[in-house]
Amino acid sequence: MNNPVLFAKAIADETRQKIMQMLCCNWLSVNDVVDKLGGNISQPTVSHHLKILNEAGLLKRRKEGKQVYSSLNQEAVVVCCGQIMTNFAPEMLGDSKSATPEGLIPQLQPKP
Amino acid sequence: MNNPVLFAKAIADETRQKIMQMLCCNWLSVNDVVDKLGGNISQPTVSHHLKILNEAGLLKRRKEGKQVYSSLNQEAVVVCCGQIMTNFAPEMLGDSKSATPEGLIPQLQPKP
DNA sequence: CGAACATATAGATGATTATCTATAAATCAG
DNA sequence: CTGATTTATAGATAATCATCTATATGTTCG
Repeated sequence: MNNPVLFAKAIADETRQKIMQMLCCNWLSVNDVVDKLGGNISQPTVSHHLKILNEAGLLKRRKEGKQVYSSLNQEAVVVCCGQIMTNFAPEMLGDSKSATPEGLIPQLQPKP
Repeated sequence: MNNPVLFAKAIADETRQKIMQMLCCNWLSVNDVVDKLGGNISQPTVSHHLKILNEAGLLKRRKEGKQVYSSLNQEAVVVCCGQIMTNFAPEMLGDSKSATPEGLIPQLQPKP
């Protein structure tokens, strides 16, 4: 699947966005996430959501003993948003075709 | 529904992203979009997709006689992406909490 | 008015998906 | 090795959703 669609599907869920929030500047184990979700969501469901986020390239993961820690890949978020803005807001960006944060985003200009 | 989730759901579909591409710097009628999609998608389905995009605030629309013309609201795309980056990539942005393009995005910095 | 055209709505259907329970697989403590 | 703990997988189910056909609504023109 094409990347902007994959990214959008990955973040198009309330629970997954909550999880992303938790993992934003933190490394948490799967059970940490389950606990932080407050008993509303089962461990297998959390595992499933983490898999979807991971397959979209949005997580950094590291196994440590029994636990698997995850953290949000913030750079991937910026790159995907950059791609979306390149595709769907070209008139609001500079002339660069790049989707990298360095190339794309600083050239943003207010609509004339 | 909360805005970043609504936005993500709206763009989380291949056909809708194709439609967004078409409407990106153009005003097209519903039937124009149907035609440009090459006979793969029926008029009611296109109407449905346009409704979803519109309800997410991503379209500008204007009725002109029998036809309803739509164009992509590029600024809304940038604002929504800015919101997503504020939520999910705070370490890659400056200190501003604003989600507006002017306030948020020019302060993007590469990860140290 | 009535026909033709453009769009929207209603209802049905098949596919995807979010969630659960049960269980397997992997790792560690004793 | 055994039992406890952590995560992943399998299978089921209900909800959501993309799509279609049929039809209604709205608009223009003769």
